[in-house]
Amino acid sequence: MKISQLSAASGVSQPTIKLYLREGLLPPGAKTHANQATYSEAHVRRLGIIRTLTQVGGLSVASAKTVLDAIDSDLPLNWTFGLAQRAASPDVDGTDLSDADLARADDFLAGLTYHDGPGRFGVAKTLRAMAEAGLEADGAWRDSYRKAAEIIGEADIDLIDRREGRLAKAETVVIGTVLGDALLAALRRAAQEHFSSQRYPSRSTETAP
Amino acid sequence: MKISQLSAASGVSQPTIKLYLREGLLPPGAKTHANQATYSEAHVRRLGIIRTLTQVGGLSVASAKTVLDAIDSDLPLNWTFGLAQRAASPDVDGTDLSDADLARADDFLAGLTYHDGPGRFGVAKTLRAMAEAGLEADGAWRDSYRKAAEIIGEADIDLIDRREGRLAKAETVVIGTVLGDALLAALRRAAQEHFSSQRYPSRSTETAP
DNA sequence: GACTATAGATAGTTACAGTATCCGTTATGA
DNA sequence: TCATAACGGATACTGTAACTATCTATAGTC
Repeated sequence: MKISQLSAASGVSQPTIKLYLREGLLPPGAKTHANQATYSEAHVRRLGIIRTLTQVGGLSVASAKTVLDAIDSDLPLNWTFGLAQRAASPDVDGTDLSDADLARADDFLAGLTYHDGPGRFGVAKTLRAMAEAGLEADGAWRDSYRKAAEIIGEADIDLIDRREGRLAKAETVVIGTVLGDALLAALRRAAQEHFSSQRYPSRSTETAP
Repeated sequence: MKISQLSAASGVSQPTIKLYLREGLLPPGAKTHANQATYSEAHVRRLGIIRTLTQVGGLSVASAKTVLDAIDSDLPLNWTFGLAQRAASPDVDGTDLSDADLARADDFLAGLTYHDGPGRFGVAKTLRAMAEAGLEADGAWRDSYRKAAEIIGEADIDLIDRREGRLAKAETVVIGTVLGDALLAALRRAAQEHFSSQRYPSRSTETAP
């Protein structure tokens, strides 16, 4: 398969494929000559994953590369998990978080063991932003969110457990981490519509432009 | 309050404040002369919301303006909801979705009434991406996600119900829609860490760089 | 043997968010 | 009062990220 066919098969333009080759997201094709190479079905599949991560998951090309490298490597699964989480949650580090911010997060996370990482820091950062924006979340709302997160987190780990082999697990970790966020956000919108239209029946016909 | 004080009080640089004034995200100050104006505490608060939407919520300046306009307007709350959902979920429309894509989404959403909108379309788009990426989600995982989404969606609507007055409701809708996604993603990471470390105790010490 | 396609390099484009500079005017304080 | 600083507003610039276009020499094809 030549680059033109790879482009046609994947729906990605030739210059963009060359970009991904340059950046190392896509492995080079098998060289037949100094300036000729052939590509395989694996390249088509890889391009699909790249587009998924960047278009649906919103990852930058650089983040996508980090995550793809983690799939290919033989790092322990834990690391892959951490890398995927980090790639999918940009600029979440502990700096600029006060003790009070972290205490608020730890309070919210009651019942969950936590570690320094995107989870704890992200919760702290978001709760602080909510407080600053004047949205105080009451106990019932918080309990619902924590309960929902527990259900999801366990389901995610179960799903990975059910996979056979390191590669399958790693791919599930990466795709699941990135697309799970998108799916959850979309499901949340659907659920909001559902309960909103139950209580305010006009919503089903009145829709924003 | 002059622009320098507004800048100091909000932590936003003067040129950026001028940018938001130009783009209409921030209402102009009260003119005292042809080239003098004073700003109020409301401007500080407004700047906080703008930064929250753009920095934490990841909204573009243009999307943030749409959403802020919805808060200020006297549109029905339903519309504000739809606008906020749309702003927080970029390029989610029904085009390029096949009947099969929608059927898969509707199957997933079983039990929830759904309408055309970011929820249904986003679910369809994400599930298609998962299928293309070779991540088939089994029934247990799907049930968990739907259950979690129901809990969250209902909690969101309850929270809005408890607010008094249109403005408070509208602000809750907007902030909640945008920051709720971020909070949920962070909680999900924390929960994943929790269950992951329960099953693979090494995770607590082995962390990706 | 004319013509297209190729790999690889280099340069250009677009979109966006933020920054810097300039202008004439207004405020301030020694 | 008058020099200096700050102002509002307009314009232009910077940086970044993701593509996209063009070029060159070579290889495959009809």
